[in-house]
Amino acid sequence: MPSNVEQDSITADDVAELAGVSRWTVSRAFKKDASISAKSRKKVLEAATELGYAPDLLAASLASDKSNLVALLVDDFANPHKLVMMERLTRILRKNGWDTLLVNTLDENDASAALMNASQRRVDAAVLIGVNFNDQELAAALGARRVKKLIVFARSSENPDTISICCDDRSAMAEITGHVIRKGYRRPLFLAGPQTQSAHLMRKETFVRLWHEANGDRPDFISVGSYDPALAYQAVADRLRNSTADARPDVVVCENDALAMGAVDAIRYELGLKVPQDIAVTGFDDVPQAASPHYLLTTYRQPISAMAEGLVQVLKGESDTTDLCRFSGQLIIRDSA
Amino acid sequence: MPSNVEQDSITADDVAELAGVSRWTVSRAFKKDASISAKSRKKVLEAATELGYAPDLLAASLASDKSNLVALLVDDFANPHKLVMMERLTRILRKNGWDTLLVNTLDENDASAALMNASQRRVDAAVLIGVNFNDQELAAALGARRVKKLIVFARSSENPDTISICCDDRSAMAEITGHVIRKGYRRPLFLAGPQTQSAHLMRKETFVRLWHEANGDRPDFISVGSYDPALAYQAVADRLRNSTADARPDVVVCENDALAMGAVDAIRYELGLKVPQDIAVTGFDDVPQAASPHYLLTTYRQPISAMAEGLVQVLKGESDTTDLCRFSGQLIIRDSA
DNA sequence: TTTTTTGTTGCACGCGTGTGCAAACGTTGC
DNA sequence: GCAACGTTTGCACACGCGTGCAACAAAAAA
Repeated sequence: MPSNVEQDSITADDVAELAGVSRWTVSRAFKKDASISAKSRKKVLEAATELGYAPDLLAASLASDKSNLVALLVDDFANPHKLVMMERLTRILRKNGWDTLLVNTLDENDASAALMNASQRRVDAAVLIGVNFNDQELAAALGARRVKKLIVFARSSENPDTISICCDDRSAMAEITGHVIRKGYRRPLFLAGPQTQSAHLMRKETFVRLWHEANGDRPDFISVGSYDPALAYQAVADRLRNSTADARPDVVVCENDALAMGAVDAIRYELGLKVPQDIAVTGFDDVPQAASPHYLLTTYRQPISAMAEGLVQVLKGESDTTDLCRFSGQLIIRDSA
Repeated sequence: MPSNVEQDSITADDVAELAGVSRWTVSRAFKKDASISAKSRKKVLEAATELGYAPDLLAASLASDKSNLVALLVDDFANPHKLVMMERLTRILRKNGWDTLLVNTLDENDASAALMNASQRRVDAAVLIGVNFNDQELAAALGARRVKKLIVFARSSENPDTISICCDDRSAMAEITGHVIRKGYRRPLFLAGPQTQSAHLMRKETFVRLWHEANGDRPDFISVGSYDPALAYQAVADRLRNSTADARPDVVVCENDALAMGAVDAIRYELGLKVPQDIAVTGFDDVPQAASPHYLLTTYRQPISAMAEGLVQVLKGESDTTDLCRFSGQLIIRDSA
């Protein structure tokens, strides 16, 4: 009965006493590759199990200056692909010993406040998987030693101080462009996301350039303020509502699936046209919904898991950081184009 | 040039020296409602700004036994509603001073390992927004003082030790049921999610009961292993593929939108039938996609933001914990039923 | 002016762990 | 049996800040 007497959290000292060793030996027992005999470790671990002890990660972080914490900054919750990325990243990070701090930067136009916040938790790295990140501010944050490592995930960055882990956008768009050309489409419209950020995706530019090289003309494009299917829907509807059949595009190439889904819906429900017969659509990311019979998007699947493993390498400091922007994914051809 | 000399992180001591006060006064300057004169606080804050100082939350947590950290346990990343919940929760928590630890429990069939993990970070609370949570294990985790507070969000729990913040499922389903009945549907099929958890939603039971009270018969139902549109698609397709027109249901009442979207797609693309003319569909959650012209789901919107504010009250300890399961949302009537 | 009250500040101690070093231990080879 | 070596263990110190209390100053009351 009195066994449960307001027992303050058990510490390594308690385990040490029970195991008959010093507190530091307890510490070693929980550390891989530590200098400790198998016998001692076994004793300690048994005592720890008996007491229900687990090392305090806060104290460990404070003492070691290594938190095993990664901040994930997200500002783009309308894009279903974020759910996929979060799932993969948290899973793979956790498997490798890192916990994830999810930071919503939706309300600030800069990520610096969020970075500051993360730095106060001594995160080992901040991973950006959003849109509204200003390279200058990021650099400033890094310069002030706010965070040890700044990683831009699934997006390239021109900033030399930030590490970027992403697909080779050029070859990815080349695959899409090639497919669009092979399919015989002649009047593409590019649907892009936010254009104001210095770290924005280069897919539009790449597509325009590749198309120009192949066909001589420069495709038209429109852009929306965020990767939100609803915004894409409006933009496409507004753009195409009054265009005649022979003036309208025959394919809408979208920066990602979030936009592509809005585009498909607009074409179908706002314009009453068929995809792909009247207007084809391509996406990027291969979100789960893209495979639904309703969309059947032709899209490009990034190797998120491999990229996440690359992130782990970076965190471990075992990375050359050179090939991190050369991941290559896979063109997924479905019915939409 | 030598200004950037390997400057180890500035601490409160540095600020204290520059401001000409003691370290503890610095500490007070950053604490609301602390006993400190306006003059001192100003001096300290200016010095802090000049040095770029920000309190170390790790050390603060260790010293105060309050981390301002909340663990968010998620095991259900196929459900787009999770994205909404994460956005709202992180936003509102952050606004109130809490950071969010995102824990993916997808790989374990129990949440206890994740809870253990969170407890090692001394989280102030663990918030569950998933499915596969076993009440017994949760209770055990609580009993072992693993986490201070265990909160089940948007889901009711029978466990007396866990705090549940959710809609009044009974009245919510009553609204949906009423709508379905008023619309004149006669042969409902309930599409439910996982049924094995002790903390699962009571929507199926509630619907069946209410329908039985009103019509005398007990509706049929099927269930799928997770809230995944693709699984719902398969389940509905398999169930209805060989049923004759007069034997098939005229409305599919779904436990949430994730399932409803799969149901709509199956009805349209697998069975070639029309929604709602041949078979109507209702959902729950009002995910963003539910409003798209493709689905136009009749559904029920939970007051997520208000519930998140309720969570903040719980964290602050300012809650009666009685009305936390009595939030009421709003029936959203669209074309699908 | 003296006393009381109120407001403000400084300090010893603790939070639970990691690091680097030195001492103790055990082993091998001659 | 001794030296030399590798392995294992203990320890002082540090990590950066909060709590509670005591000391202090300033303002209000006597």
